[in-house]
Amino acid sequence: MDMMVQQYSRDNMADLLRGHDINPTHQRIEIAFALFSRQQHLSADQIMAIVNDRHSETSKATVYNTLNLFLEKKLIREVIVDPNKVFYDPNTQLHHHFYNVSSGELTDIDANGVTICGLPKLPEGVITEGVDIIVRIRPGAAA
Amino acid sequence: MDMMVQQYSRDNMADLLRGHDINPTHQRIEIAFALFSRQQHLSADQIMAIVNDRHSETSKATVYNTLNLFLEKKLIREVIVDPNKVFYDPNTQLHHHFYNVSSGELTDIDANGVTICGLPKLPEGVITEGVDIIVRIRPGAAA
DNA sequence: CCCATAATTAGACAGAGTCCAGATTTTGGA
DNA sequence: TCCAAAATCTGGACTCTGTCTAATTATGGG
Repeated sequence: MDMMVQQYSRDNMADLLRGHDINPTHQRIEIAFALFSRQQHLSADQIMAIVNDRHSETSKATVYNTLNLFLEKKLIREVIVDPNKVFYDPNTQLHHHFYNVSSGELTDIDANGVTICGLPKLPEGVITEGVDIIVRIRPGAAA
Repeated sequence: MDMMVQQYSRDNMADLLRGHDINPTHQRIEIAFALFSRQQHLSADQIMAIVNDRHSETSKATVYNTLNLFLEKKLIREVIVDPNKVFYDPNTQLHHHFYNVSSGELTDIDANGVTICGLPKLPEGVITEGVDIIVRIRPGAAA
């Protein structure tokens, strides 16, 4: 499990990828490392900038392909709060988000201790894929 | 208040708009009518298709300008769940959503009776703009 | 009726993300 | 080791959503 990983390095990225049935290639390791070593919510273009800052070049197509592969294999999660771009989140534990609408900043809310009461029954023939709470915040007078 | 409106017609759209400090023009009335008469979640391109289906032509720029104006004046609300497009929601009452990730269908969840417990305190210097719950669902074996 | 202002328009533009066909790398036999 | 097949990566064209701009067209008060 992810919890066993003390410190994220390029070395244990390969194992992490293999553990999710993903063939660890150079580019995939770099992209995974960008996300996991920072533990931040990053957009595709931020990831591309990080990965291409150092030596190896990674194309836009590969960045998107890789992120979609990671999503499919449930290695990461996407957060949809900004109409302009998707954020990718290395934290797949159940959690929610504060979203600062004026700065665009995303902050995790641990789901431990958060409960939702009174949700209606699901429509027929569907199952829940996930429940997201997004608390939209903006700078303002503190009480 | 909106509750007074028994049936949405182009006629009462003008009053609705004026009530929100919006000058009622032809295009604005058509766009408001498209949303309110259907009480559905529509994307900008769906709205443009509806409005241009009948006689009058409305440009893309006007559709977007108008929707953004409606948002600003709090006549409608935006729902961000699909990475590709924003949905506009004529229901500004507090409510949440089911989002069918395979069909893209959005369904309202009345916020009455729904409570969230255990959310952490807000960070310093910010205020809440809104709290959204999105229940992502997809077709699947019913229990 | 006239004019200032508000609103609308077409089309160019920008940015996110996808697609494709060719090049490159990796892999596993023999 | 060598080779062919499979997997991966790439640039660039493309689509789509949404914005911008400069010019045109309503609109309403005097």
